Amino acid sequence: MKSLEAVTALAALAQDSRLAIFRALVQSAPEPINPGHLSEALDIPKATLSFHLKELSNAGLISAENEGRHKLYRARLETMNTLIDYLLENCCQGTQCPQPEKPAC
Amino acid sequence: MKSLEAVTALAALAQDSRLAIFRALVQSAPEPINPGHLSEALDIPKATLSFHLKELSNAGLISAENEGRHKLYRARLETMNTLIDYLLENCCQGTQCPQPEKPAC
DNA sequence: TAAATAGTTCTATATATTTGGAACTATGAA
DNA sequence: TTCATAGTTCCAAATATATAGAACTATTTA
Repeated sequence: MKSLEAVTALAALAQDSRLAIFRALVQSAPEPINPGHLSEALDIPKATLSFHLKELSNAGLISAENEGRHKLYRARLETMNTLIDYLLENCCQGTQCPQPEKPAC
Repeated sequence: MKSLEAVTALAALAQDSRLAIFRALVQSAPEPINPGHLSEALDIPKATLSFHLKELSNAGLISAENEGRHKLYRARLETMNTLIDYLLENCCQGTQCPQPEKPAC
């Protein structure tokens, strides 16, 4: 992963509505959620939601699939795991970390 | 962890210089690095660096200690681990994830 | 076909962030 | 003391981001 990709992903997550959207998709994974449901559940106007979904898609954190007039959004957990690896790359000079190992997803 | 804390931490990391600073501190952990070294190594003017270090400190991602006229900065890995837990909380409805488990730090 | 529904794009406004020179503070060295 | 060094704070300009109404596109239902 390159720095620009990581910054893009982190910036996508660094906003209240988008963080809520992403976490909702993580929790429902691998089941998708459509914009209508997210708009209602999170109380975000649809134009605003659409903007945020695009940001998350651009960052590779979610994917979209068309199903008739609905759209299905899913969390892309691989990207999240790649990001975490990048953030903690070669942590503690490669020696034993002072933190207990934690499972990601 | 609350949404606001997570957004603050993510926003702190969502910037090129700050991401580089944080990763350098993660890699040197638990050894600290001082601003002078970071300024030179990453080629960031000291006023700009100071601004970024403050953002990372505010977010709880790094800590500072005074040593004479130097300052010692360290990564706070606990915060990073808490953030990761928050992002992936209750992933996949608590069932087996499709991703292999990855160690955080 | 016409009407309803789901989502996206367009747009202008409002808000927040990044930048780095210059001035400032505090410590250590001569 | 006086000078040098390490860092921080102040500031104003440049840049980027978030917001949501209205208009648009595409699909389903009547």
